[in-house]
Amino acid sequence: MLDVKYLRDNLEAVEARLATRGKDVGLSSFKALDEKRRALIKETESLKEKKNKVSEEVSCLKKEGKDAQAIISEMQDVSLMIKTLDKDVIESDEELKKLLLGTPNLPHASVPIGKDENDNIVARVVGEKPCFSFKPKEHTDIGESLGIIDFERAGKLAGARFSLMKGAGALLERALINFMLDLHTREHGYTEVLPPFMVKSDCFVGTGQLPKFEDDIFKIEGWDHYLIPTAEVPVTNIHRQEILSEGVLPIRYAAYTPCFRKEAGSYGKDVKGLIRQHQFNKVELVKFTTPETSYDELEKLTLNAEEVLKRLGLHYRVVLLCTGDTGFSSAKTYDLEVWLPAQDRYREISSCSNFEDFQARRAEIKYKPSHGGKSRFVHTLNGSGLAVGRTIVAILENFQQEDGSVVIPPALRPYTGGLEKIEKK
RNA sequence: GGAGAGGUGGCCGAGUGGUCGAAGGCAACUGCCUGCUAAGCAGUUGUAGGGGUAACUCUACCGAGGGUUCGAAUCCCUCCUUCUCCGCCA
Repeated sequence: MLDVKYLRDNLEAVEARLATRGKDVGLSSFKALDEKRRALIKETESLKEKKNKVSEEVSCLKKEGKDAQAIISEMQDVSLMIKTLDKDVIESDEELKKLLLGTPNLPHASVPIGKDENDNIVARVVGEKPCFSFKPKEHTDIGESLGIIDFERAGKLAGARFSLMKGAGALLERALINFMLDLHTREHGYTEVLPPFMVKSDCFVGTGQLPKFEDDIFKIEGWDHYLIPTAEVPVTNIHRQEILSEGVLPIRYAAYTPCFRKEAGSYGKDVKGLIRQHQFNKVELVKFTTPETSYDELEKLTLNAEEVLKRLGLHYRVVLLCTGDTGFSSAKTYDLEVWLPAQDRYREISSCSNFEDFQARRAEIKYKPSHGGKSRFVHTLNGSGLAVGRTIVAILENFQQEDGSVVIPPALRPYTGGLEKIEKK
């Protein structure tokens, strides 16, 4: 959510900057709404002032044993007026809030202007594409022929866009989760958290999935809960409506969770395989920082996520998203894209963003500066470190052998009980 | 799921309809005093939103949301949450 005062003072500049996201931001009604709201507040508050003063008078009169009936009946009318005006204030408050909650974040000055993913900028390329003496197979073929992924039975259980991992496949998934968590907690200074996988709607408003993107997430019938589409939601909201002391910042959390997404509107896209699922595992990194340090922390967070790919020996590139491709809540986003030889292309495997105070304002997360002064909103950041299912895709495709087996990256072997290779039985 | 007891400012804790934004204590800060890592005295110390160049001023907030009333931290209703006991389970 953007700051109302800032918006009031810089409306044109904000509209121009948001326009670079390529969608109509619809702030045209802001000025009138804001003015209406303030006028209503002024009106009710002066009536309330009167009410308070007269109530005191009543109290005095009664103490003196005098009759107060005349002003009491006058106040009955005033109270009624206040009641109706209060409703108007609440209504215009809500209208304004609705507008603000539906307005995306301002892209940071360093974000390139562009329309879609074609305008993104490759920040760096790490490693090299592997060479194959044979035609590399897709992960679906590899997984099925090794008997470690069963899409057919997954379909029987849950339908399309679900998977059933078996044997070494399930082991690989578990090994990756543990490997990633250990790396981030032991070497990168993150604290592991294991949050609820379904949380209340307030949390989703806090991080920006609601009210605008309700169609993308699963609601629990009869409850106020939704299944989390990413650990970002519960983990960022850990400190919702809190005032932290500056000394505890930056806070770094790493969380493994499954993620649940409807993937509405992606019919026909990535229908096969592990790339796009209704349920997938992810290790997420979340940070709370001061405004002054958040962009340094974004660079570090991105490097922390990259380290997973480096240790696994996977070739990837880092892409700075342009204004048109940057997510609703984010001010700046780097995507990590891993190389998939069978698809002959790079695929997103992590997305690392700085939300500045956009989420903090929605979720009311503040900190008290060490050297005194008013409390300020923290900056929140997060990034996948990494999406586990897509990491399996990358491992299967990049480390497949001509005989159909797949070599497990050495960094992962402590987590697979020493298993070095997945072979057909 | 059943029964009961609570939720007040940074913390402890008073307050059952009328100067209560809230006694008292603790903690913190400021000044004075004091020759010694202390004590004493005085003062300050919440958040949000209006109005004003500003000093300042107004409004709201005692778990959340409604209601009663001229007036509510105080009365009524709903919900959330914490604790204790019982039941049930992993």
